[in-house]
Amino acid sequence: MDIPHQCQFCNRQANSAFHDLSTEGLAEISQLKTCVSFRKGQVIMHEGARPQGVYCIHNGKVKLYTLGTEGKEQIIRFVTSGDLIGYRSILSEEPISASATALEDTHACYIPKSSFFKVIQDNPKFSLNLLKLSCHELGEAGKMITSLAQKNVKERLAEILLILNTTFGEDEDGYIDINLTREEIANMVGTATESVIRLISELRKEGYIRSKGKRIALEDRVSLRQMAAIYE
Amino acid sequence: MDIPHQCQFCNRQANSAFHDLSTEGLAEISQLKTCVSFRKGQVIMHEGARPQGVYCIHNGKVKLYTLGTEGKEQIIRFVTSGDLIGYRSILSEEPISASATALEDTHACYIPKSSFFKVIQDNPKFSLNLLKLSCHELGEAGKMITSLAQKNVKERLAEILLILNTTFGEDEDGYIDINLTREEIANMVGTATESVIRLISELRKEGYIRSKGKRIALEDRVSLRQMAAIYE
DNA sequence: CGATTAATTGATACTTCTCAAATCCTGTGG
DNA sequence: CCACAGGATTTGAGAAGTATCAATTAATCG
Repeated sequence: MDIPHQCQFCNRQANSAFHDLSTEGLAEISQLKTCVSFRKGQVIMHEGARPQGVYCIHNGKVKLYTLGTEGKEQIIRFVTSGDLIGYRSILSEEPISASATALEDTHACYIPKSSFFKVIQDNPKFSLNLLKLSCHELGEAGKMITSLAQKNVKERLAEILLILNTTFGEDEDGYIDINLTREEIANMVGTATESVIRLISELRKEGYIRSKGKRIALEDRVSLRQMAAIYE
Repeated sequence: MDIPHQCQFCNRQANSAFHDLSTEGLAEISQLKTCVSFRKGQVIMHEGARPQGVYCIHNGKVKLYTLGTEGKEQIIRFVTSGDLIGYRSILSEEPISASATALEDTHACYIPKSSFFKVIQDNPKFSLNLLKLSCHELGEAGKMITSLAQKNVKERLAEILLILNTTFGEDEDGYIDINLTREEIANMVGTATESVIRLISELRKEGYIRSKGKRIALEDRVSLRQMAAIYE
């Protein structure tokens, strides 16, 4: 996988917080960034650490999670092309609140802290984009809190499946294009692995989804949305 | 309650995102802001609305909550002196994600959207503070997600009581200085009112807290922290 | 002082978790 | 290419945790 050395030629830019950075700003980042790769399963950032820079994901899929009691993972969200990792910690001047692990081979650009701050200072628009981004994520987190607190496991599972479908899209056979173990799904929904398994099979029997091994495809989005009580 | 017309003389400033705004910036806000009051129980912002400005709380206490299925409140967090309401929505250009209701009589300054943006544009430092603030809250939200997903009700209750104690402090008798109904506590913990009542009485019998009517005082913080699995 | 709302307690039902056992996959080395 | 080891998935049974409903008592407000 080749990542352009010049950010201005990177097609991921359009989806990223960098999308309306000046040419000078992009050139500046280009000079200071480094390209890095992570293998499937490799830890990119460790909860509690103090990062010295941010990663901009070029391609690949990454999970962000905190470790709860007894070391159980709670997946907070996913990160993919164009997304940033580590900016929250750097900006709030706090240790990293969530670990990041690659779900598949991932390529990214590493931008050192100092350069990141320089770009923020020199580009009010970029700074505003980051602000917009973090505020958006804050809203998403609020929704997740309400779901966890008020919905039952089946409703939350339906919701997560819909979210996964929008985040990762579908492959040619209509399956959600992400490879997660049942345990990882459980760690998102906030339940036991066995419960997820039982409910997935229930949803299958009821005709809302179909599945083949790990792969899951949504069959009846409308009903799933209704079940998850998403009225948007 | 008198709020200074000049923000530079407002003693709430030190705790707020405005804390290192330039004198000119503060003067600018002073000109454009309006003072408003809310009675206990009054709704300040309504979920789904598009706010035309932000409120800076001068004194009083406010709950932020979303309405889940069947109209049940989920309290996301509390807002008090020096905190802002509505900035998330304005910055992310999305409808308000959480309603705000005054828990006691509250005085605030209203800053129209346009002025707010002008101050952001003219004061990179303020913009950076907001960024810092939203990133911090994002971390807090992540913690809440993990708690809800992994801890049982008693552990979450212990956690919430500790949070309330730090957020609102104690009155002269050591009781947490906030007046919440058992239902509101339940709406934070994400459980039924009766469960909260039972567990509060359990914690009392075990000597971790004492209570008098609605009022609750922490007696054994160390054990509560252990129970809530907070190791910070 | 009523009238209303909030808090408490008990009994029961339901949801979800945990543990254990069986089956299915997947990648690896022969 | 096959067999096998180790992990992942599935299923069942029983236990634990919570919610719900109903009835009672306490607190609060005009």
